[in-house]
Amino acid sequence: MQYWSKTYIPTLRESPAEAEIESHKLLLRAGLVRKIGGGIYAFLPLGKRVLDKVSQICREEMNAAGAIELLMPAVLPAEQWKAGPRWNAVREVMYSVSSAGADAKTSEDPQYVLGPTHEEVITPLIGSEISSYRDLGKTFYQIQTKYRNEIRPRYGLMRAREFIMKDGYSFDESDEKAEETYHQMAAAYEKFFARCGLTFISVEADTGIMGGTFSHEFMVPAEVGDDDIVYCEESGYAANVEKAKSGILMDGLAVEAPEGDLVEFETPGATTISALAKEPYKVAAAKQYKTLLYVGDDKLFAIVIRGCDDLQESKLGSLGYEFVRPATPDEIESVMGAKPGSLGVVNGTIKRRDRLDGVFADDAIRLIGNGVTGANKDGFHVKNVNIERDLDIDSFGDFRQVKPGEPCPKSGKPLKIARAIEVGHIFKLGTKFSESEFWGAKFHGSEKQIKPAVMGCYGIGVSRTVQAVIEQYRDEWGIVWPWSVSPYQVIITVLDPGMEEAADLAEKIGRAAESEGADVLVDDRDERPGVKFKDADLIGIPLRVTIGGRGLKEGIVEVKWRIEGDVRKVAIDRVVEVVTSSIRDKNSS
RNA sequence: CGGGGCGUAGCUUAGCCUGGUAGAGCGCCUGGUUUGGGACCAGGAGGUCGAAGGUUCGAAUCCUUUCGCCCCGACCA
Repeated sequence: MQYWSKTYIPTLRESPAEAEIESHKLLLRAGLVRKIGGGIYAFLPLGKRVLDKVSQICREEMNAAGAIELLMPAVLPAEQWKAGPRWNAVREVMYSVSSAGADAKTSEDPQYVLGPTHEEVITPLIGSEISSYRDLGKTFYQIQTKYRNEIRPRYGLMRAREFIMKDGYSFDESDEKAEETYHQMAAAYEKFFARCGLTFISVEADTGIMGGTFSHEFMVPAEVGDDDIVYCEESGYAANVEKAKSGILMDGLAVEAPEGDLVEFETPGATTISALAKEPYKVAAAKQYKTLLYVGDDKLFAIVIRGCDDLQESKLGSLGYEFVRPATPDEIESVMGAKPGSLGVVNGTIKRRDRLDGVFADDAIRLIGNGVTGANKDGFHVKNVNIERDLDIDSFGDFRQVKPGEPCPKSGKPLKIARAIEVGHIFKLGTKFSESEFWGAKFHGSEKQIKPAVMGCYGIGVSRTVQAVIEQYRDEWGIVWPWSVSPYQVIITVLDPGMEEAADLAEKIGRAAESEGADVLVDDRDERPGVKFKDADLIGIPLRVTIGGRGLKEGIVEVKWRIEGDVRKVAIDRVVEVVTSSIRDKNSS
């Protein structure tokens, strides 16, 4: 039982200017966190309690799924990362640390880094321990502060430079077992987010720099989310837009026969899809082949998509390059022979085809027959272009971004798109890390051969989850905590704290509530009732018991749920029972 | 890193354009009156106007530089 006067809950009537979105404002107003620097926050006592609740639920679900908790350091030797498979890709998000002294390394060549995640640490750690397949089938996890030099921290805890994450790593002897573990973890994640009260959806996701074979993200739908998810209510299909496919190709491929030979025509000044779609050319965007040039690991390659489509850059990851960036106009002209706006991949028109590492086309261009594309000659395009006959394409793939309303690849019904907050992400990693020759995790298999462990990794943004809950549970008055993660379940608002009878009753009710497992906050401040009610609503405690001098005279106290408007008057001799049974109901549901 | 915006008391802000000794509300302290949804009266404390440099008799205000923060884009739990 905590007394408000003894703890520290600095509520604010107005929102600090630094906060833009509601959940961030409430984090500050309810006295849960304070900003220390950009993307760096201190958890005040109330915020720490929520963090602990969420962490504890996470711990329980991880343990229930058979995972084992450990704790790794956050300060890590840079050497270990340099030996890993993704040093170049991750170093820009890592903070470097150098020890003081004459031989301290510069940030160009750091001696230590702060851990943004721990594959590079746990793989050699476990790898050096495990030598037999009999020791595999283990999943380790930790709940720890992570450091990422976010390019742009924002929205409070939503994207912070320092944040709390549950990260887990599984080691299995075979692909099948790894997949089983993956599904177990996915199930544990569902339980965890459900227990936090969140409405969420799990979606197929891009693996990004993590690599690996497949992955799912756990998304909380919210206007303020950073991600777009594509989903179909009919079939249950759901994917991050970075990964999502649509069923437009089910409509069929182009069947038009070539209408005639290729014809080059003059298009002075028309260097965009929309310019060609207008007079005098009138070529629909869906009939144009759009050619984009990218550089992957210093090699140029071309991507061809429909004029009406947008490239989804994440999908370029399937091409196997480590770094991908758009080519510069100079690079483009030197290889293609024309500036952007007149590019195409018609046979024989590319100036230096030998310098193109590849020409990749989106599957959807198969819907185009007798289309138009650039002639690789500034101010000229070509018409009657047909894929089989005319285009110099190495391979096809899925590179376009899905648009809302397109058919679901499973049901054919229109796809929807929504913003969401990513609160969890699980990956089946495979052997990307474990097969490292420097520090992999290899073991003796049952058939005497040495094999790398098949890994998975599983992340939950714990501090982000706290904010996602607020984003989902709030009203015009403040936070409306779900029972499970509320910093306190019961608040006893004592309107006349100086009155001995009131104070005694508060203690009696509080003790009874605690004995049922609830956390109790007693507002014993010498404040006016209005202030106390406003604060109780703001910090969002689910169950409020109000003890006032007026009620005591009538022999009653009031019981009110935060989510409801109704106040229940309860006789003093029944209040303990009412409160304890309410708590029992909540705890058992 | 590109584009935009903002830095004035613990919080919200006025003043800046058109230079002339910094103002309010909330919060805080003291006293009093109050006491069921952010009370009222009286008194009080609290500001190197983000920092540095410049222009000027004089700079919160004009100029330059710099730092910090927020928002939009690419990145992520």
